[in-house]
Amino acid sequence: MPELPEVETTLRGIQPVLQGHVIEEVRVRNASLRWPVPRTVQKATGQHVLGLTRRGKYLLIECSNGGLMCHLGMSGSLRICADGDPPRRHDHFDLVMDTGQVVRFHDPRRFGALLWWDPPWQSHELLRELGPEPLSGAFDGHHLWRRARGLRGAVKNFIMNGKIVVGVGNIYASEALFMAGIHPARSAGRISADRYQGLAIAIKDVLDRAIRRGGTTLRDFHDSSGEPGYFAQELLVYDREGNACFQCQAPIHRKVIGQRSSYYCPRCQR
DNA sequence: CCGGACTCCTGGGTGC
DNA sequence: TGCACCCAGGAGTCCG
Repeated sequence: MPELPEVETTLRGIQPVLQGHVIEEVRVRNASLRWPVPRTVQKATGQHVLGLTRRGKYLLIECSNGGLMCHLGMSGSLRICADGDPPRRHDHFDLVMDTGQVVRFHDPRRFGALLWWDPPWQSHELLRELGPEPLSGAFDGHHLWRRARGLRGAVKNFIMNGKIVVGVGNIYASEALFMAGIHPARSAGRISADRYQGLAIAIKDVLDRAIRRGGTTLRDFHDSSGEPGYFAQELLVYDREGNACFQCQAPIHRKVIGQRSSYYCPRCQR
């Protein structure tokens, strides 16, 4: 479920509960997530949380001796609750704070993760080779154009590849490509520098607006307070197969690219 | 190196 | 109601 805006929304929600407080207990109810939750996560016990960072779709909870790394996968969410609130089905771990507040991880599909990193987090093998943050100055059209030289795969897969740029998932890839007028199946290496400039701007714009709306709730995304995100109302193509393009009225198409549904306007996107 | 297929899971929706 | 089937917001891994 969650792409960059949903992870960022989650981070902002749990930040005040964690930052500056002590993790009293890391209570793992079900360690069988994407990777088995390692015993090393107990290094967080008794530690002050210095701050929270997001790197792509990974949430980093920084302590003085390292930190926790959490990924929400397809169906994960973090909710704030009180110690003593009975866990529901699929509530796999809790971060119990000294304040009595709890950050609780819920994930039916268990594609999410909880890991420990030793400092510096930048050298963790899951993070080391990640591309730039899309909302940073390090990301622009020139970066995309340069990295696309010689590539023949679909541009949609290209921008969803975390080694190229992080945080762009299936929804926002479709949206940004529509905004830039680029067909999702076009070869990444056969797009001009100018069009990549437009695509980079579209990616920044759609992610920024989605964050301001609290993310996209299609089925089950909820923020740390249990609130849905409101960006679904602003989606231009995603999940709109057969509906009229807002620009030209032609029906929106759906096509599977890289084993994922892609939505686009066959007239506006080339 | 690149690209595509497969994989890990559960649950919701649909059609018969 | 039951059941089979399809689909789902991620992304590491493997294979050609």
